[in-house]
Amino acid sequence: TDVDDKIIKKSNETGEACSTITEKYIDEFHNEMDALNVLRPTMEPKATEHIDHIIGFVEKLIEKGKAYAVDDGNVYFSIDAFEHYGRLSGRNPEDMRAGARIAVEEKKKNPLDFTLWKPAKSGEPYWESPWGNGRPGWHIECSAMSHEYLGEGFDIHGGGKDLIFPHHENEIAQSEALFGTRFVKYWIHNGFVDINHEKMSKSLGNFTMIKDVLERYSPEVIRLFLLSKHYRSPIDYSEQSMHEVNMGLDRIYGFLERLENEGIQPDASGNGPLWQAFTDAMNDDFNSARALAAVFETVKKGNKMLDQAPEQPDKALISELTQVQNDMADIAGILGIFLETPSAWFAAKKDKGVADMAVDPAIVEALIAERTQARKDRDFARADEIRDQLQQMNIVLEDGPSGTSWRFA
RNA sequence: GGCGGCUUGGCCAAGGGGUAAGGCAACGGCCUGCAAAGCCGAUAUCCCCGGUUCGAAUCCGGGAGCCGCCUCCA
Repeated sequence: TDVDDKIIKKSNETGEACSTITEKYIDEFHNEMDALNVLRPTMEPKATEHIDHIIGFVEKLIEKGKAYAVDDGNVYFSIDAFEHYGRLSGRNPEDMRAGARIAVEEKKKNPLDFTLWKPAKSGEPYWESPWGNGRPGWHIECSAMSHEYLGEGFDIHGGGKDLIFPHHENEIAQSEALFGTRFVKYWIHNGFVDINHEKMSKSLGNFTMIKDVLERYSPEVIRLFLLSKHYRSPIDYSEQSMHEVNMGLDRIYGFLERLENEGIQPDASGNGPLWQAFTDAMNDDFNSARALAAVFETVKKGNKMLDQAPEQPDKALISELTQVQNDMADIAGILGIFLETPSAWFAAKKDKGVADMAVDPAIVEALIAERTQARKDRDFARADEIRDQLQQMNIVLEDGPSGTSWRFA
């Protein structure tokens, strides 16, 4: 929706048009989703561009006796006219009426009836309608727009857990009351991101914005963090979790780097057992945590194979590892993690470390060269001294067959 | 008060009747001049009580703790 009380309030305060305000936030949203590597939706309909369809929807509900207009310009949905009301959220309208904490609005037939169209107060934007100047209620926007683009029913509807009641319940009521067919086959309700075991909220002042997290961690780390727990469960954001996930991703990239160094590249030879395990997990209600476990198991197994591989790996080993590469590449494309080349990944990390720690790479390289010479001369005291010195700069050395590389811890 | 969910090793987290995946951290070992990386190894009876069952973390009942939704708005 791009018209609601908060937007209107802000518009009245700042003098900016509602559309100016919503465009600003829509842009911000797009920027952050793009940064997180979230694909853009095919359609992103706005409520204000579908008012005619919404009005038509409401008119038809009234015709069918599922809704009623009140003389003050309000139109309400009559929940008593929809027998399945409460099915999704497991609520019983009778109980809710009994437990209602609010003063009953006597214009409603049932206190749980909700607004389809509301009259405009002075200073509010409005559209003309058969019930006077006003604007749509929130729930009807979704029923009307989904109908326009997806038809009378569709397969999957997503949303946060908090929207189950009343929003999704109301969408079902509106659409099924009008069309008499099943509205949605599968509901995908995601849990929230908590922060340090508390709900993020303005009153607690514990908001963390995506853009701030992006300054500290790669988008892939954020994605891996979100995938590490089942989507339905709440997930707790903390520095420690992010750090752990970050380390785990390095482990994956480290393995991919080893494969690359062995000249193992993805090809057209098809998928292996990892792919099977991955798809099994994902097909089980998007069990991303289990899918990732399969990835890590393969990393461990692959590392072992590489450890034990002879100088000249045989064809069978190469073919097995190539299959792993194929699986990893396909999984990367689906999860949106380890999409970069390992060298680019580690180079970016190094750049960030250089910037954060204000380190001069030339000095590091010079020290490493000196250490290499010292090691050749078997002057291990000097070599270790240099390594300790670099460690002070948060730099870790790795001596490999092809020389010494460095990274930030 | 109503409805729903959660409680698994130091931390994070799968599993959901047949004897506990995975990640991070720590520890021991291999490798290494020593390290790092990698590998190997050991580490949990699943909040408590009771029940069903040949068998329960998984089912049922009770209890404790935590979380979300339940006016308007979205």
